[in-house]
Amino acid sequence: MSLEDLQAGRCIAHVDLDAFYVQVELKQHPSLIGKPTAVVQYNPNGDLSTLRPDEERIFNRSNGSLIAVGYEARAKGVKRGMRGDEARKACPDLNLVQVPVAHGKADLTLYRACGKQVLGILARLSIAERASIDECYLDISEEAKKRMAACAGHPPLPVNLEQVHVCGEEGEGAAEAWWHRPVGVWAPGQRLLACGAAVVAELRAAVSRELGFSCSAGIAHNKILAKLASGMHKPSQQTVVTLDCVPGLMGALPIPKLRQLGGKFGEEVMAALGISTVGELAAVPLRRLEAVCGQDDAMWLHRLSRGIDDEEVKERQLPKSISCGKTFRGHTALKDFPAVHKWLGELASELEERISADREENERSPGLLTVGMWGEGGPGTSGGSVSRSCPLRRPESALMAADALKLIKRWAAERPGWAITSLYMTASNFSSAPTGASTITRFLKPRLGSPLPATSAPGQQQQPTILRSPTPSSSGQLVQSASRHSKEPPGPSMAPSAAEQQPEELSMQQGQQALTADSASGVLVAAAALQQAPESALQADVQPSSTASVAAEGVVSDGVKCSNYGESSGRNLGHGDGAQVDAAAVAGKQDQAGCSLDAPLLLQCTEEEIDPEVLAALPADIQRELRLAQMMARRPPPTAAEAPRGRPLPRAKQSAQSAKRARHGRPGRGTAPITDFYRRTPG
DNA sequence: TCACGATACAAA
DNA sequence: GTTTGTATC
Ligand SMILES: Nc1ccn([C@H]2C[C@H](O)[C@@H](COP(=O)(O)OP(=O)(O)OP(=O)(O)O)O2)c(=O)n1
Ligand SMILES: [Mg+2]
Repeated sequence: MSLEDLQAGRCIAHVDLDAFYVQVELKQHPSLIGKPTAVVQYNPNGDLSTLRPDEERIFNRSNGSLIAVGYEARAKGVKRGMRGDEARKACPDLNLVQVPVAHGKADLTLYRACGKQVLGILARLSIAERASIDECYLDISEEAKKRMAACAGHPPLPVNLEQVHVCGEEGEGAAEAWWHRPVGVWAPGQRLLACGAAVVAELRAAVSRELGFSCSAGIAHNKILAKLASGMHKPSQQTVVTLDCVPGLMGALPIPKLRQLGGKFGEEVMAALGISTVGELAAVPLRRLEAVCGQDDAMWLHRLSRGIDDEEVKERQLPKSISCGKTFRGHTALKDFPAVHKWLGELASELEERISADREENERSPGLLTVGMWGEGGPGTSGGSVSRSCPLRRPESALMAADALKLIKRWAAERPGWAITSLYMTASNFSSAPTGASTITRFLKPRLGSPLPATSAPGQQQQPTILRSPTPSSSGQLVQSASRHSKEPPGPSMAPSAAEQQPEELSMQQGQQALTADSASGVLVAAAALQQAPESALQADVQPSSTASVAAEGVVSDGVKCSNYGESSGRNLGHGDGAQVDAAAVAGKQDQAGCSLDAPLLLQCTEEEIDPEVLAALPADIQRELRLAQMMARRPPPTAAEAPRGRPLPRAKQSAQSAKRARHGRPGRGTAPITDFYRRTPG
């Protein structure tokens, strides 16, 4: 692939709905169409009464925070994040629609559903990556190339041309004139983007016609520029950013305007280099960038400052996790267990509803439950955040809430005067939850509940769970990697990870009391899991030693006893900041492995769960696969590797890694000669 | 190179 | 304020 291909070979679109929640609410409340409107979220605190999506929710005197602002209100200076009172000062006739409320918290179901409808249309011609509830990226290179091949050098005019802009060609009729340029002056990349713009104009028209939503879009050769472009003309417009307009566009652009540079990393880079614009960044020699941040980040910045970005559009329309949370600020902070349990119950029941609906729609189910919180200790104790994960076998609210309460109790136990300021629960690690009758899962004892009746879900191919692991899923929604969680059978999943990574306040969990409790509960739950007992791991409690002793007699999997499960449970043995691997912990891990810890997903179906007669009756290759899988499950864990730590440098959280994976070229190759990059065109 | 859990950061 | 994705160690 040539350099031209890398920099100008793709056509990427970023599509962003205009004032999305407001548009959704205008559909619900047509009387507000054309009027200044915003969507507010107020914290109902103790009030559990609901506000349904289909009822009237106009509360013009609300003092809640604005989370979406319509364009009429923006024109009056109303901004996101304002409170109702402040917003009315700027716009006295502002209409406010309250977000639906269920389980005593904001309920975003309506917006998720609308976002999904939009994505369904936008993904008709290409792969699509859901970037947020109202944004996506499309890689329309192939569709654009088709049209380019058919256009005889003259890219087709987009529909709704008055909504179309070309960066650097400002003014009335400028876009049309650009399209009508003579054949000879078009660069190939420009034709590609022009054809892509015609595609995007049609997609936007379809969204408008079929759903009544307006959106804006950017069309460029990569994600970063497409995202930048989509924000250039709003609402209900689209903008093409060609390669040649990059210097003029980005030279004076503030660094924080670029995706991934809007936070601490961007701040640190600007401070370290004493710069503030992308043009200044492009003038910094690569060596100096490397001295200021890591080599990968330096290269990523170097290329980005020239408008180069190879990150691919991922094919993924579904969220990878489902989470819900709630904050309890100031005097509403939770200070007793009944209150905590009540809210965990509310969160868990919302989670259950959403997991259930997601399973019906998408034929998948989550394998990992994470519960977390932010809190403040009493006087003399520390606060901070804590989270713990465990296998999620049966997503039932009572179980999940009970699981979650264990974390809170442990955390609170040594913090007299504790107060919780936020709680959240997340379900993740999805895998397919087949509904058909023709899969191998018929032969297994039920784990996730009884199979659903066979129904088809358009666009989401399914594979029998047990056969899935070597095959990539069609659009990245299902886990492809080895295991959905490592605690299989589930252990005391609230146990600490490597103690040296934990804040001081968690260190008690290394102590004898926690160890004993963990050990007992690990056995307890291991036994329960093999019998499909309802517990999930977080339920392992510190109290019922009698129950534990019942199980202690010998939970065996593959002939390996799991009774010391708790001794290593939750420790991070793989690597880390010089974590010491002690022999006992390794032994414990191997025991867990014997219980199929670290097993690829397909191995979660251990022989214990398959009727031996049925196993014998299975096709030979399936039998082989199962046995191979179990063998791999017994691999010992890797030993810890010391990783020397350098001095702290600014670190990008994401993008440099993406760039690395995309295998871009080396410094100097493919980048324009340099310090005067932004002088090619006056900025 | 991977896997994993807990955490941090960035964004809508 | 309520989410979601992706990074590090
Ligand atoms: N901090 C934020 C930002 C956004 N949103 C929600 C409400 C928005 O309507 C939706 C989309 O976010 P955008 O940033 O795309 O903003 P809008 O779509 O509202 O406006 P724009 O027309 O600028 O895209 O996500 C939110 O809940 N909290
Ligand atoms: Mg938007």
